Amino acid sequence: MSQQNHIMENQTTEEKIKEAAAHVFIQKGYAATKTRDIAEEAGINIASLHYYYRSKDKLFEIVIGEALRRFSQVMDEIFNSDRPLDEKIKSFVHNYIDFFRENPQVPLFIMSESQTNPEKVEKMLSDQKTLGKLKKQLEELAEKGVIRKIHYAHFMMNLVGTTVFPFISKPLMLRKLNISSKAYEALLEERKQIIPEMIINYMYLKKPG
Amino acid sequence: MSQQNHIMENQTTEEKIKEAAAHVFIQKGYAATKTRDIAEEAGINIASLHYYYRSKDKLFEIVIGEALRRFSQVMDEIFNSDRPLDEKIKSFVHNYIDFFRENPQVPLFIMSESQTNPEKVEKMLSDQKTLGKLKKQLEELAEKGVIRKIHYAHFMMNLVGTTVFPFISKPLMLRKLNISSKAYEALLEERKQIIPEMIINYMYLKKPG
DNA sequence: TTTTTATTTAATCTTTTGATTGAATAATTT
DNA sequence: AAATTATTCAATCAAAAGATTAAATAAAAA
Repeated sequence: MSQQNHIMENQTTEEKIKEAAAHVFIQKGYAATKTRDIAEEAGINIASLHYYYRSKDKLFEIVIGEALRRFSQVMDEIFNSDRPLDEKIKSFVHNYIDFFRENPQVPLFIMSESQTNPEKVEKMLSDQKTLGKLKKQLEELAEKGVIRKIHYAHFMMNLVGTTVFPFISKPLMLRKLNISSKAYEALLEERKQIIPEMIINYMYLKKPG
Repeated sequence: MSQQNHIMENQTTEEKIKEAAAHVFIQKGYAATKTRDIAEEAGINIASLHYYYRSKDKLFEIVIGEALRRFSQVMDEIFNSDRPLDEKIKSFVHNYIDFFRENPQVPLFIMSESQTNPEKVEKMLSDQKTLGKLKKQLEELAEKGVIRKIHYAHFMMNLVGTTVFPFISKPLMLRKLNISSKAYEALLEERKQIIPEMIINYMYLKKPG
C-alpha cells in the first residue's frame, strides 16, 4: 500500500548509499560512523547497504579510495607535468583551495584515517604515483642556481601545509584568532595570493619568469 | 589468592587510568577507543575506570582538555610575550617541533576531535587566551614599514601550518615522497631552520635584528 | 582491635551496532 | 502472462561496548 515516492529520484539505491556513506564517513570518520547513520542519510534500509556493499568495511574502502584518488590526482597531474615551477605552485594552491572549499573535511579525513587505519590507506596508496618529476625539476633548477637547494620534501610540506592547514584547523583557529566564519572565508581567498608569493619568494634566488 | 604484583608501582589506579586513557584516546580517537582498551592498557578493571571517572565521556574531556592546554599554552606564552617577532618565530618552531617529536599524534588528535566533537573542544577552548598581543605587534611593525601588512591569521596559518603539517601527514608523505621514516626524522630537524627562514624572509621588508 | 570508609574485582545488565534472514515487491526474461 | 531474477524491507541475531552491582579486599579512623 502506498509507495509513490522515489519517482522523482534519478539515483539508484546503490548510488544513494555510496554518496551518503562518503558524506558520513568523511564527516565523522570510520569508527564514529554507524551503518544506521548511513542508511538514514541515504533513506534506505540497512539490509540494502549490505546487499550492495557486503560490509561497512568494504564500503569504507571504496569511499576512502575515491577520496584519496580525488585528493592526489590533481596533485600528481600538476607536479608531474612539465610546466615551470612557479606555475605549478600557483596552480596547486588555486586548485586545492577551491577544491577544499567544496570539501572542507576531506583533508582531515584522509590524514586522520591514514593514521588510525593505516592498513586500508596503505593499500590504496600503494598504487599511487610518486612525485619523481617534481623532484628532478627542483634538482635541475637548483643546479642552475635558479632556486635554492633543498629537499623536495620541504618544498611539498611548505606548500601543502600552508594550503591545507586552514581547513584542518578551522574550529581551533576561529577560536584562537577570534575571528568569524565569514572572515575566515575571505582569508582563504587571500591565501591564493599569499602562499605562492611566500613560497616563490623563498625558493627563487633570481625572480622567475 | 596470590596478588603480589602492584608493589613496585608508585602510581595510583586513578593516575594509571588517566595516563592510559590519554595514550589510547590520542592514538585512536574517541569513537575508536573502547573502555576495555583503556582498562587493559592501565592494567585495571573497567569498573575502576567508572569508579574514578564516571564515564568514558568525562574521562575523554579531561584528556582532551589537557592535550589542548599543553598544545596552546606554549603558543600563548611565546606569542603573548613582548619579545621581537623574529625571535617568537624561531622559538615557536623550535619548541613545537621538539614537542611533537615526543607526541607525534597530538596535533592530529586535536584537529580531528575539534571537528568531530566540536562541543567538547569548544567548551575547553572557551576559557583560552586569544593572541591579542601578537596581533598588535604585527600591526605596529607594519605601521613602521618593518614588515608587510597582512592579517595576523595568515601569519599564524603559515607558521603553524608549516610546523605542524609534517606530523599530521606523515604516513601520506612517506608514501608520496617515497622516503624512509629515518629520512623523515632528519627533515624535521632541518625544518627548524627552514621554516623561520622562509617566514621571516616573507614577512620582513627590511632584514630584522 | 573494631568499625567505617575507600578501592578493586568478577559477574552481569542494557544498549548499541554490524550483519543476516526470509518474505514481499519490483524488474527482467522467456 | 508466467517464470525467473533482482531489489527492498521488517524483524531478528549475535557480538561488542558502556555501565552497574554486590561482594571481596584493603586502608583509615575510632
